[in-house]
Amino acid sequence: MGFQNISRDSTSEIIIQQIKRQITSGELHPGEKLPPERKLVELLGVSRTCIREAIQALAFSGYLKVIQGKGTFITETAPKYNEISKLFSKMSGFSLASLMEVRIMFEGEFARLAALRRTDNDLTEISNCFNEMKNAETIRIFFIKDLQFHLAIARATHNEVMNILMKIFGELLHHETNKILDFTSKSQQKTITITAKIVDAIKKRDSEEAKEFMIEHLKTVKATFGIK
Amino acid sequence: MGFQNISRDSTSEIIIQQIKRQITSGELHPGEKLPPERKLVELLGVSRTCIREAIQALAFSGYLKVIQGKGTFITETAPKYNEISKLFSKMSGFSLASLMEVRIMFEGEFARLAALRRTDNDLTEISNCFNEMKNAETIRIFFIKDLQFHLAIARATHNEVMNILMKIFGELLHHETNKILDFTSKSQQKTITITAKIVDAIKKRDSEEAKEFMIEHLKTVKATFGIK
DNA sequence: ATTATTTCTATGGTCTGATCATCTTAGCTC
DNA sequence: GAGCTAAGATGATCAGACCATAGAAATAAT
Repeated sequence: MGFQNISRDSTSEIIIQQIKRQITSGELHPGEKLPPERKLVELLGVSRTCIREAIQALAFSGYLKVIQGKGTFITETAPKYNEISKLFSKMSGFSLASLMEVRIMFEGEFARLAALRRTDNDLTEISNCFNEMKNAETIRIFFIKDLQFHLAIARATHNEVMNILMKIFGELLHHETNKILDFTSKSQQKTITITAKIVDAIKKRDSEEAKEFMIEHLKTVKATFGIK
Repeated sequence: MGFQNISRDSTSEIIIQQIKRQITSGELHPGEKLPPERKLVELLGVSRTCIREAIQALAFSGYLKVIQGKGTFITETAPKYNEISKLFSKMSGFSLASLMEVRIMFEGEFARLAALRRTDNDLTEISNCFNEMKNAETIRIFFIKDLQFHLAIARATHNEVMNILMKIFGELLHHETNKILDFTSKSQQKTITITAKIVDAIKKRDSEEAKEFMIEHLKTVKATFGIK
């Protein structure tokens, strides 16, 4: 009663947070030199060991660049991709409802852009995926083909960021999808019907219709997950 | 002639790569315990200092979880980080045009949802950020406050995935924004004017207006980047 | 004998001080 | 002034000590 779990961060963790905060608040700006390690010892009142551990961690994540003999500097560039993928992987622990909400939001837009920008080649790939979906012999294969279908649409936007986002969300949602083994053949038929409409809209280059059907489709998927 | 720049990686960097490789190859699997630090000293023939620096870096990046008194463990999500990280690094760098297109798509929707779901507390935070923006003394601070404003809006959606996505895009766009030092006070004034409209719309809970102004705002930003 | 307490051991966390490696700068030589 | 040299600054590595925490083993209490 009334007691809380006391989990003190380690000294290096505190230093990491402190430096990160100073970077994001603008106290330390890109290109600027950090005080030398021995100076930080005085300033922070901790051992060089902890300071070095913090600096190494931030350097590995791309916030700092350390040069022997010169010093440690705030990087000009954004943090390396491993820092960003760390953020992404946090998403794997998030609620399915949040993930699906975001997915509906962006895939509707993907479908719209795909309808506007698709080449003939894109259309062929999308159609092929759809056909393989229809002919899938097991639920598992059906889901895989469905994912490939969505990836093909993302490619057809010709926006590299959207392409990657779709891959990542596919990855994140894949194992969730696999849990649904009571996916009925009725649901499967429904998915095929609406997917056909999406393909058709993209073919006709009717962007609004493509978006509309995609959103309708994903809302069905969401319902299948049992999300209100 | 014929000589190449010899840039030896630091010892901790080598250890980092070695552990990462073992995770990727499956020699070390999620949940498994790493040998204790003192044991690694023997195994690798280096000092504990370097080993600890490597472990701290990997822990900060989310590959390892360190528990005092128990040991160091591979996180369950470590392999997934690697996958996503690889996806990113395949891209030589996203084009600004792609990033901005996705950002406009996202943030319009974020603003819409924020208007619908914001609590009074959210509104306070958003307004505070806006005020700090207005009072910013340098361009750099202005951009930082602007970013914090957008993060506050993402928080107000109460969707954890959107929250993270905004953080990611903030990181990705941060250094681009920093390049624009010829940001005129006229542009700054324009940003403030339209941001005020966004705050107002969120306050009134007018979701469509919030979205509309946000998109208008971001299109201005896009233009500032010199993207057609 | 079972349970509660204490002690020990394993393991990560922190500190100190020394020495090495690399880069920059000041000073010296010509 | 150009080029070389020595000194200083700064990060890299090492060795060894001691602290803090978690879990296991040993011991004491019932």
